[in-house]
Amino acid sequence: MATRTDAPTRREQILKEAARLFAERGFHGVGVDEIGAAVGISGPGLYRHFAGKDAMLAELLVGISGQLLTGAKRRLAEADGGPAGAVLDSLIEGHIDFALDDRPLITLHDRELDRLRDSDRKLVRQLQRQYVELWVEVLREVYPALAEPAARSAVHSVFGLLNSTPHLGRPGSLPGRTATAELLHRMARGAFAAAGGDAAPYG
Amino acid sequence: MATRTDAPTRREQILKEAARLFAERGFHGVGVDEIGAAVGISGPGLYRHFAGKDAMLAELLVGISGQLLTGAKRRLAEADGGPAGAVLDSLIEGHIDFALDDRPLITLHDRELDRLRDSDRKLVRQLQRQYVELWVEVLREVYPALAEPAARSAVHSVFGLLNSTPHLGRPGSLPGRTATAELLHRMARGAFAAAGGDAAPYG
DNA sequence: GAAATGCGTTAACGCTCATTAACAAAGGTG
DNA sequence: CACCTTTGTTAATGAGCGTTAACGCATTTC
Repeated sequence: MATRTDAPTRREQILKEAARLFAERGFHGVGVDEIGAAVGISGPGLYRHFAGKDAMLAELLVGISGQLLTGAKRRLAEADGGPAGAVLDSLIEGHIDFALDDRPLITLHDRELDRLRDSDRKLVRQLQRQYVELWVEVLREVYPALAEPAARSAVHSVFGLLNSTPHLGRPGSLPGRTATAELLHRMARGAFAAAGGDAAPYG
Repeated sequence: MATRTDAPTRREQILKEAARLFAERGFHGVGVDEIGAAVGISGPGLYRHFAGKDAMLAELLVGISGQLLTGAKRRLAEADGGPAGAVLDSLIEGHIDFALDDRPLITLHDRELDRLRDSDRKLVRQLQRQYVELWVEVLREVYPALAEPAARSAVHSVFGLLNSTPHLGRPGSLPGRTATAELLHRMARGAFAAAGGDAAPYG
């Protein structure tokens, strides 16, 4: 992977701050002046970099969905041929990394989708659907007894579990990133196993 | 339980429709005229029943949190003395019922909290905290090896899992309410078991 | 060195939208 | 019947906010 050492461009600064603010107070709850102030320029100055407020949200949401899907495809290709369980583990790991590193984006992802123009929304939904289907296929390889509708529900539910990171308190009240990632991973596996039919008795 | 047979009061109609609309398009995305139209009156007519738009949201959110907490306390009292696993099952069942029956409220619950006046927000957060702590205590009874921070994270994550119902598609694409409830219940148990230290191997 | 371009600024416009004012009709109550 | 309360209505108000206009100033480019 190529690590960038150059300074972030102004566009990137804006997107990052906009994501944070949108996640904190919602798309409608944030004014362009605020976004501008967060990067040290005035509200209307943003229009040199984006067509409008909507455009920022669109770029963020399309970017998120695309990034998730691309990462998943890569992991699938890398681990192909290996045991299906390992592929599922890899998918889980990737999603957790994203959820822990980009909490604001995770929040936006299922909160502000409706605010998009039709075409953008369709694109995002399509990317999301592909991402889900990819998980469903891997999951059903691991648990062949699982019917497709149940598998899809299970995948959505595990996304809910993994995307709970924004509710986990600020990073500091957490037992450390590694421990949190491991806990989430174990829980996701446990949830899938239970959905797949394995007994999960108490005690 | 007393089942009401009388017609819903106008206040209740308004709250129900407001909840649905807020969940669909967000607090700021819905106008008072729309809420009014949904119950057959005009926008300003709402002010005969509520002090303002904010008041509707506040009453909804406080109501949700209170309802969840009250229900959990009742279940705890009913099942007290029995095995801790059964109490946990009862809590899960209650939360699932709520998540499946009142999807819009579940959505609002963690989406629009910041829009509240300080006092209301504090109240809601306090109710939420009590609800979480109640789960944490029961969970640690079932899995004594689980440290408190991990238990709290696990509870939040399972809430994420159970609250994923709004993403599960309209009731119709689902394999039926009962089956969905059972699936969610099994997954929640499996996730807790995995968090608690039980092995959850693949295959 | 002049012109174009990139990146800001502040002021003004226009629209949306919550809220309030002013008024009306129905129904109970003395 | 007269009166008050309840529950509406439509019109007006006023604030907030996204967007555009008009302008300034480095920096690059020919």
